Amino acid sequence: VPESPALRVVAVLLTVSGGRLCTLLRRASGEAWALPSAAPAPDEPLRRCAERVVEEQIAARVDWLEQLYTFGNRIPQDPAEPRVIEVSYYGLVPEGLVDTSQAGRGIAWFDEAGQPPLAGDQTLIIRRARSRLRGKLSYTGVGFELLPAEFSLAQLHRLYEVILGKRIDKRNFRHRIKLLGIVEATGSEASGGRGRPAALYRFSAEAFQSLEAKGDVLAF
Amino acid sequence: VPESPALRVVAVLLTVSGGRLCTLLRRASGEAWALPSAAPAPDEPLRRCAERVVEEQIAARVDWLEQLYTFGNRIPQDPAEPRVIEVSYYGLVPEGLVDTSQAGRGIAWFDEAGQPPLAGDQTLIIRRARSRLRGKLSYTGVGFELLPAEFSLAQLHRLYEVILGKRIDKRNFRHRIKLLGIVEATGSEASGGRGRPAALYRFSAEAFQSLEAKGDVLAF
DNA sequence: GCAAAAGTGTTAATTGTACACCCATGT
DNA sequence: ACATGGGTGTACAATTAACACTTTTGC
Repeated sequence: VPESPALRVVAVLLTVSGGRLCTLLRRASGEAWALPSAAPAPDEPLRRCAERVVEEQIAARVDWLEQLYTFGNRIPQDPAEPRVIEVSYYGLVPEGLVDTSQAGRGIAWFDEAGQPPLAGDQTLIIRRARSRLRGKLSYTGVGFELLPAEFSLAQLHRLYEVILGKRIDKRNFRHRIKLLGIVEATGSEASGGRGRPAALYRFSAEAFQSLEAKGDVLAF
Repeated sequence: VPESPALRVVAVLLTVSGGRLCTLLRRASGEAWALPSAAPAPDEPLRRCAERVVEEQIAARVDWLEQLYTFGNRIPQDPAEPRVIEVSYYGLVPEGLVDTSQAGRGIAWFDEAGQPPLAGDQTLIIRRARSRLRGKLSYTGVGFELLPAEFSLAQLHRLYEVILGKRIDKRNFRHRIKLLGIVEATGSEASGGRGRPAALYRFSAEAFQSLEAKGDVLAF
């Protein structure tokens, strides 16, 4: 009788940092990097397990987490080993919200180019997460999950350019966002930067919802 | 030590029949209806298992099958029973390609209203499959998977109306389809119907691909 | 000849796209 | 005063949306 397959819940955390879309990896055994993951407890819903992986292994909370895909194609060479089914979730994190600096934490952000070699399906999982985010960016409000609660329109603009990988005209972008009415000015301004201080906005989930109902969309 | 969870691969087959989007169910134990499903063999990729479910339990082949979602939230009341993780796939079938008529086959199509009560997450799985299809219809060529190799533009038109659940202007629809150039006339005509016979077309996958690359889309 | 379904163009409204300069701050 | 990044409007092109009648067949 074959053993039943081992189940793993894998978390792909994404952020935009330094103008690049990055993935969070964790130092696993020895030298190797890996996506954070865990086996769910027998009575633990998959999604809650994904949240737990993020809390325990990254010491962060994500506001947004969604199931990505289930991978189960890798059959182990050694037939004694049970096959691993990986249920993946992807989460979005504003830049700087995960503390990677502390020595010994063993976690770090990697952009696509700088990514170390990963075992099994993990490179595939990351590729799929990035492509899903790209897809969702234009017809949902996910982009805002990658920003802090208050942000400037310039930040939002850069975010869209980075994820979609193309230039978007600044004026058209701002017109669209304002026309849709999905952000509201907070009244405060960013301080400290080099140039003119930016007005800060917050995302209006209610306004976004009513747009979704109408089928309006922020395609660029 | 808790038992590891049981894995099931579940298939949601969809078709458009009689102006409604329908799901294929199978008579399971006794009176109850259920989605076709099976446990994957230890060395069997999940997708292949889904194909096997369709072949063995429905005696059909589907040209199009895609992973839908993995459900694992239902914790059994009896803690001795292992939890079931359901990896679902959804497939599209042209009307009439599955033979449900033979006595004793125990399979039948159900539209959303006529659906019998189903155990566990199955109603949820079906809802998700329908909504995914709706979402994909506008930016991919999946709609054509629900039609036979040769079809009329009127059939295609009705298909879009049924799945999206709204009227689409006939002339605008036909203009768009012809403008995009994703169908080519076969030269033959439908026979037998009541009114004027319809010209038949086939889907041009090549033309569709080149549109996808440009980001053009058949949104209605 | 009539019912039933297929087929066909034009116009107005909306939406998307291209484009260049001034403004407020830190150094 | 200059370098840096933030902020603003308009005109043209492209796309979408609204709209009614003719054609071909089976009965």
